[in-house]
Formats: sequence, C-alpha cells, structure tokens
Amino acid sequence: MAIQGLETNFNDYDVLLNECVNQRAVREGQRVHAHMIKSCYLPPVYLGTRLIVLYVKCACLGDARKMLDEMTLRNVVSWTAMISAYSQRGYASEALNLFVQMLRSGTEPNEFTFASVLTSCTGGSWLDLGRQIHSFVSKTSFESHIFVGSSLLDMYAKAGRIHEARQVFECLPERDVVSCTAIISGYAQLGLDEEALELFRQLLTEGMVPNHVTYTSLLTALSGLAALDLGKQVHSHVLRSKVHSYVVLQNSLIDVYSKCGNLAYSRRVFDSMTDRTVISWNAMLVGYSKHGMGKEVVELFNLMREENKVKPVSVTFLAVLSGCSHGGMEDKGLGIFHEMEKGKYGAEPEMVHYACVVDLLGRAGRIDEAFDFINKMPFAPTPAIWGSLLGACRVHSNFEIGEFVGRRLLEVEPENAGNYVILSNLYASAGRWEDMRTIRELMKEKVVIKEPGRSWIEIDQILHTFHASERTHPRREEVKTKLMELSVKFKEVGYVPDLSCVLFDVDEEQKEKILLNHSEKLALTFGLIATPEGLPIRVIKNLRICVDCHNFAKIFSKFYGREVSLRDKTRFHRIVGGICSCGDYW
DNA sequence: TTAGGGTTAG
Repeated sequence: MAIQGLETNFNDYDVLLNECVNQRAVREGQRVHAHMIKSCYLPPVYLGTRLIVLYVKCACLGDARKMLDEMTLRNVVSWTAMISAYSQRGYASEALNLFVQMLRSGTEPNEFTFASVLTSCTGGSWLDLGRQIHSFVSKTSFESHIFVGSSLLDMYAKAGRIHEARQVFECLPERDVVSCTAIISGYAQLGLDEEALELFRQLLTEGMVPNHVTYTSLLTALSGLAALDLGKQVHSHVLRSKVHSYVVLQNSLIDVYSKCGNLAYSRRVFDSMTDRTVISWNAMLVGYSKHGMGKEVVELFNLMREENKVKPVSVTFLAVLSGCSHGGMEDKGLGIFHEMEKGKYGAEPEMVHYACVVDLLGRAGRIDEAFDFINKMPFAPTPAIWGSLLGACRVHSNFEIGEFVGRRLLEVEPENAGNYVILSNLYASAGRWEDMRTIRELMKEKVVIKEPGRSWIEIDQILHTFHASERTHPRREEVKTKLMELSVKFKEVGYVPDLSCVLFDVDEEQKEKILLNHSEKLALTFGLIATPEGLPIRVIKNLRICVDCHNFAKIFSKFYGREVSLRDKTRFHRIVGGICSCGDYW
C-alpha cells in the first residue's frame, strides 16, 4: 500500500504502519504520521502507540516522545515502550521520570514496565528508588515474574548488594539462563570470582544451559582468578558450541588469556576475529601493556590506526601510554600524549592520561620534569599522581622532591600505609632518623589496612590460595618448613630480607618472620613442591608485590632455574634467571 | 504493540 491512495481510516493506517514497523521504515512512517496530521485525523491509542513503537525501534527517540506527549489518551504499552527505550539507551532519569508520570496518570504498570524501569535503577544512586519500586512490585502479582525478578536481582547486584540479589534469585519460582547469568555476573562484577565459579558449577548441575552471555560472565571471573586451565576448558567448550563467534565473548577470551599471562593465545584469538570492536583492541593493548611490552603496544596501536575501522577511545590511550611507560618507550609515549593534546586523535587527554605521563617521566628518572608537569596540569593532582611521583623519588633517590610530595600525600591520603613507608625510608636513606621515627609514629595512628594480602596458584585446575596467617591449606606445614629452608639457602647466596617492608613496629626477628609469611612466598614455595622440576610457576597476588617478595622471587628463579610469572595488582612480573621484566620498577 | 543477563580501563 502506498501513501498516495491512503484513506483516512483506521484500517488503512494500521496496515501501513504495521509494514513500516516490520521493515523498520521510519521515513515512510513519518509520512503516514504527516498524512494523519494533514487530514486532521486524531489517531486512537492503538495507532499512536504503533507510531511510538516504530520510532523507538528506529532509534528516533525524539519523535517517539513527541508522539507520546501529543496523545490525549495513553495505555500501558505507550508508556512502557517509551520507558524501555530510555532504559535501554541509558537515559535513567528520563525513564524514571516517565514512570512516575505514568503512575500519576493512573495507568497501572505491568510486568513489561517493571522489568524495564528496574534496569534504570542500576548504578547505585538510584537504589533507594529501586527499593521503593521493589516494595511496589511485591504488592502485585509480578514479584515472581522471571523478567521482573532478573531485573531486580541485577539492580541489587550492580549496586553491590549481592546478598539481596541472591535472595531475589533464590525466591524466583523458576529460573532460566538469563536470571542464572545475571546472578553469576553479579558475583563476577564485584570481584567475588570464586563464588561466581562455584555458582556456575552448581547451576550447571541443576540443568542450566549456558549461552554466550553466561560464558562471558564466567570468563570475567576466571580472568580475576587467572585460572588458565579452566579458561582453556571454557574456550574449547565455546569452540565446539554455536556461540563462538560473538565478539563480546571473544573479547573476554583475549582478556582471560592475557590475565593468565598467556599473550600468545590472546593474540591468536584476536587474529582469528573477523569483526573487532574497540574493546577487542583495548583488551589486546592492555595485555601487552601489563606485560611491559612497549614495542608490541606501539605496533598494535599503529595497526589499529592503519586499519581505521574503529576509533581509539580513552581506555586505548590509557593502555598505549602505560604500555610505553612500562615498556621503556618514554619518548614514544610522550609523543603520543602531545599528539593527543593537539587533537590528532579526536580524544582529549583526561586525568588518567596525565597520570600515565607522570608515571612515564618518573620511571625514566626525569623527576624534575614530572614535578613541573604536575604543576602545569589543568587538573588538581590526585593522590594517585602524587603517589606515582613519590615512588619515582624513592627509586631514583630524589630526597628534596620526595620529601615535599610525601608530606603532601600524608595530608591528602593519611590512610595509605605505603606513603608512610616510602617517606620514612627516604628519611632513613638521608640519615634523618628523628624524622623517620616521627613518620613511623604517625603511621601507627592513622593507617587503615584495607584489604588483607592473598596469593594463589592454579595446579591441575585447582586454585590454591594462601594468606599471611595461613591456617587453611592442607599442606601448609610442609610449605612453611620448605620456606624456612629456602630462606636459609637464599641468604647464603645474597638474599637480605628488606625489613623496611614491614609496617608493624616490632623487633627485627619478628619483622623477618612477618616477611617470610607474605602470601606470595607461600604460594611460590607451594608451586616449587607441587609442580615438576623446570616448569614455570605462575602466582597471582591481589595487592602490589612488596620489594622483599620481589627480591625473593628473583633469587628463587635463579636458584631453581624456574621462570616465575607473578601477576600483582598493577602488572605482570616475568622473572627469568634473577631478572624481572619490570626492571625493578612497579 | 511494551520486558530481564555480557567484554577493556580505574
């Protein structure tokens, strides 16, 4: 049917609008709409709603909203189509405002409305409103509806309220792959990786059939755990199933291999992809960057620009700049930063990029330049920026700037123990013992220990976790005895425990004991006794590795001829024959 | 006619 012969009646309009919706023909729909206006035809609710649906499906939100506003009579579908359009595109406040307007108008929401509007309550700041909607939902029959329930549990999970999310999940009268994935992903996104993995296994035994989204969420957890064998298992599963070509899933595979220290596998996945999003490039660049592979970072960035299919974004530059910094390509990194400033890439440098430059200059020993750079930045420096410069002052023994920065940091970030340690060590190296003692005293009063250290190692698909106060591992006594033995052997070949790494005010003997109990030493020692001779040992630590453990690992690698791959909070340390890929700067 | 879960960085 064409516009020319269009009659001003419901049936003609209805047939034509249906065709438009099916073919996503928004122009044609707009012409039909214009015809209605010209003919002074006031569309009934059904046709008005049909137009809203058409506009929403063709991403013309402005037209859709105009239509809704023009309608004198609206039904639950007209409201819900608009609310869900806002929700899906991330316009949370518009969606919520409209929901409130809908209630005021006296229209009863249905399960579609609740499922939509609750997805706009994610992100923490809307949680209070989300709770109110939840209590509203409980008074209706929709509480047990699976779509509404999935939205609800996802809302709680994204706000960090995983127990409430779990409660909603447990109360669902039925489960499907989406609700199962939502709860698994909730755990994974909060870094509760072991819980995510355990729940995945449990739900699998209960009959869940995972799809590409479930595998993507599971891979997030496996990345956090650096569970290489499990990651490979998921990969082969994915290859045998129909879901292997989803880009998001492949991006997660790049990430899992890179976080497990296996960049060759990451690159193989990356190269095999026919379509890549900016996240595929970013994941690969971040992988190289965390391994300190500056040359590869720059080459891949150049390739990305040559291909010119996707535009680099903020995270891309973060990876490129930090890759240049960790990979000893300071001038290249500085060059790219200056090009960003000049607008070459269409992405303005942000605070994180400035922080990368400070790190880059500091690492290269260009402390004065870094200090000048901070003072000229268009932002007020963050504690992380000062912290990065303080670290550089420690490594390059710059007392003057170090003292200034350290004092500054104690004011803005009094709870961070690392700052006190570096500053007191700076004083010690300058022979200013009185100042050193004052700083140590100050530290005792103010420091908050946020997260206890833990390290883990994967052997035959089993993750073995160690804490400083190790009481749980079945082979802990054997590990501790072996570790004592290593300490004696290593001292004979030059290992001197670095007691300045200990934050507690105890005697030297006690300090040495504390150091020897650091979780990464326990995990490393377990790796030695639990894996065949000569094989590389892969340890993961949740915090930044301390100088003493780093020294210990270097001697360990040389003594036993074992390659040690140690992933800490910020990067990978690949230690071969006593030499670390980080160049002793991290 | 309207609905729920996913990837990089910090």
